[in-house]
Amino acid sequence: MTQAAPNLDDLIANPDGPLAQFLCFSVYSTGLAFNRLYKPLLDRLGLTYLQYITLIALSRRDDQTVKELGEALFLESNTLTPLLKRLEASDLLTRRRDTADERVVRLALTAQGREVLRKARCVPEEVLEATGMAVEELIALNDQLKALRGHLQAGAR
Amino acid sequence: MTQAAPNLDDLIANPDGPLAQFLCFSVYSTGLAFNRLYKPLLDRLGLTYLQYITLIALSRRDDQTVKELGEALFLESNTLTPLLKRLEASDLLTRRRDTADERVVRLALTAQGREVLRKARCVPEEVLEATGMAVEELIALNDQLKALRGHLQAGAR
DNA sequence: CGCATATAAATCGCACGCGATTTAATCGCA
DNA sequence: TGCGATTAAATCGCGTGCGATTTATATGCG
Repeated sequence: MTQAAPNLDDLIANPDGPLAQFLCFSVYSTGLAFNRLYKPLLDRLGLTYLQYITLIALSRRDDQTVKELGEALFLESNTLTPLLKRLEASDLLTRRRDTADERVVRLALTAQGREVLRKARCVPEEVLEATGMAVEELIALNDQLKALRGHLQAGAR
Repeated sequence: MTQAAPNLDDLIANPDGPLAQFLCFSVYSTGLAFNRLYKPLLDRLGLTYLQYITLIALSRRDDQTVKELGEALFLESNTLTPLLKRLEASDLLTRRRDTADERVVRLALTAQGREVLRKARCVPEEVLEATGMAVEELIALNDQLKALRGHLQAGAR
């Protein structure tokens, strides 16, 4: 640890300071690192990370709408529609117009979609090991990030 | 807080549990939230978030190579080359082959690049406010994320 | 009913990220 | 010196993310 600890000056008064002191960059680059860790694990199943979390989200409840899925994933139809079409083409889910409201598309996992998720059951444990951190620490980190995300969403409005 | 606190079972034995309990997802979605917060601030300068952190990284030292920049940003030439060409086309930086080693491309901000960064000086403070968290908390979170990123990189190898 | 408004999803264009490969230049070692 | 191995950057294809717009349907209010 030759690097000085970040302080208020680094974060506020010194915007051109080391990149490492930008929280946004730590979030960004940790996201890249997670993606790189997941990639080989999910390649075995033919899934991307987004496809993986989409299947998990759908496994929690049948007949979710695109809008509901988007609220769970923090994404909108411009991202989800192409993704869902690819997953439908792979026979992992079905997309059906709601008969009561033809604007709505309802999503459901296929048997094959559930089968892929079953094969993916070992993934979280493998990822957990790779974090190399204590579970309590991960839980605390998770909670802090959720709080931060909430603030950022409020601030972006 | 109606939601039960996540525990070890949720994280390990219950991989199909609520998305919110996946740390990777919190990192992912917080990254999306940061991007959405930055977008209107950086649109004023005609920059994307990646372009913004690239200029900051280059402002720290002149004549960095693409490889060195990649190590700072955790990215490789397949991502950086098109990005750098766009920034060069916007006259924000220059790309020159190293005369001593023609394989290497050296990068330097132009006067206009430094000018854009100068205009961006207020951005970190605006973002900091939007986080709605105490500076000490942000620093702790930053440190934890950097540690996590380090573990993930080691685990992905 | 009739028509403006609102809503859900889809479409389009562009900028990332990245695996895989290619091109060009340098290195290493007999 | 020569030549295979290594390295730096570029290229290519594909899957996200997202702002902006479009299409189709439903709602609300006179």
